[in-house]
Amino acid sequence: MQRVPGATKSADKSDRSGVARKRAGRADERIHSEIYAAIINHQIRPATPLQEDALATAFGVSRTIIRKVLQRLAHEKLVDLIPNKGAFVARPSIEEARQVFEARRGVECILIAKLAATISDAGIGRLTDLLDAEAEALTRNDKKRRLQLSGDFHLELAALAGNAVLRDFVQELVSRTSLIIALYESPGAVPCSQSEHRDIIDALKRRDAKAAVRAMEHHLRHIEAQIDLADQPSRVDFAALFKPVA
Amino acid sequence: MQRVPGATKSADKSDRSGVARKRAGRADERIHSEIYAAIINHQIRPATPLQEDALATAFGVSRTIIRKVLQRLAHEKLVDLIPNKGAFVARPSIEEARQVFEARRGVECILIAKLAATISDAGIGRLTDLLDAEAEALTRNDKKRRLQLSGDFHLELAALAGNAVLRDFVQELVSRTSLIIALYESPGAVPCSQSEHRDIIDALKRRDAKAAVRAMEHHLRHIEAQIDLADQPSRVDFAALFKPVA
DNA sequence: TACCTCACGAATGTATACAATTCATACCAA
DNA sequence: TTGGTATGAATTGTATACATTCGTGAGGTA
Repeated sequence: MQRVPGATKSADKSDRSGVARKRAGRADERIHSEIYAAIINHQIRPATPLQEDALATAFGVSRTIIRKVLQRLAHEKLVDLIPNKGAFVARPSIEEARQVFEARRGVECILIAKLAATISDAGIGRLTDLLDAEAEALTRNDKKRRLQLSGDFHLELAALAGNAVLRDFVQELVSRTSLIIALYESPGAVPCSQSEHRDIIDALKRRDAKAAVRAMEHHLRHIEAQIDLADQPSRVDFAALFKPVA
Repeated sequence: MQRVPGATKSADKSDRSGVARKRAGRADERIHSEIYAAIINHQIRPATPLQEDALATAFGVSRTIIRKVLQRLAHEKLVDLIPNKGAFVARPSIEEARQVFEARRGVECILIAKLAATISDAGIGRLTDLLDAEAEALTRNDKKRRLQLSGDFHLELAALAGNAVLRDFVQELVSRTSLIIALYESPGAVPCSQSEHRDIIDALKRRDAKAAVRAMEHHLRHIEAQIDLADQPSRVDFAALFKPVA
């Protein structure tokens, strides 16, 4: 069984004695964002076991810290914590995926409606910058970066709306979506919709709330449609299990 | 300084040797719900320090468990975790309170719209039961129970909508609202709106989505209006501090 | 071969020991 | 008094030791 991926940290603590050693505290913060990023960027697949000891030695801390990080990731629904079994990268079910998308449609449409009424030109500029970066990643065919920037676009939308509560919700939903894509993305999926992000910005520029909501709704439904709606294939290879008696 | 409230558990572990000793596991679950309930029910005021050692001995477990519980409560925004200082019952700011209410209006209106289209008669029955219980608590003038049931009503609405993601969001928002009420409730607040819950149910009965959303929006705005919008009063008694030179 | 049992290894769950930080108090000096 | 510093208790942060659980596989029996 694949144990735990990379995290190629030098495990000995001696390298913390560097000149500007940052002070030991907050190490959990750093470890959390590293694992978080690794999950979001599909560097660790769903259902991968996250073993405490392995992570502890990899990051040069004790299991105490790792457990804290895993608990947080579990609360963020990126990790499943199974009692006495361990932590695993979450494997959202089809039903859960549907609910996440439904929630996104609801919450992000609220946000976009508010934004259409309140967004500043500076805000639109920020969104446009992200769109440009996305376009550039598209020409370079940099899939990882596109996924990243696509998420950032929605995050920035949520941040601009000026409601930290809803922004946090969107952050959770976007990261969970990333897991869903890792699990269910159909092989021949059309690269999603850079033009749809542009449609959203255009509607915001015109301060056209109705159109903005329509564009967002369409965009999210499009993403959802790209997902394989069928039940996930059982990963048991029955053919191999029940070999015909030769 | 008030240390830590009640939790009048016998602190020695010997009482776990009872006949049917339930098996030690999951103690954190129980402790979490006890503290959670104590915060929601206003048995512990905002800003109250939650000392690890005191809680540990009170509940007869080690600080390890308590820390886990506190981290979870912090993630649920009911507790502030200040590094090297400790855990305190959260004291949401006015701005945060506004954002929580805005989020509630958004999320719960989505849910009620969905419910109007999908709710079963059994679902309406569940809501009616809660309403009756609320009415009964009203006649008994049982304020604590009314607050509890009022929250349960919104929780049940969210649960009936069949989206676990949105239900969890509402659960978080409702519990945060409870903290906000503890902090900012104006003294002469009109007991909120049992009739408004009835209006919502009535609209659902008629499967009238528009009316249901209107009723919910009105209800939530009404609750928010009961809150003291002004900045929280400084708790420093200047009059007492600067006594006129007699 | 099929099946049951038991024991061992590996990983998680919990408690405790130790380190680091903060706050308050006391003490001293200007 | 006012300010600064140092000392010490109290509390949180982290690591480690110990307990418990679960899966696996060897070994035995029918």
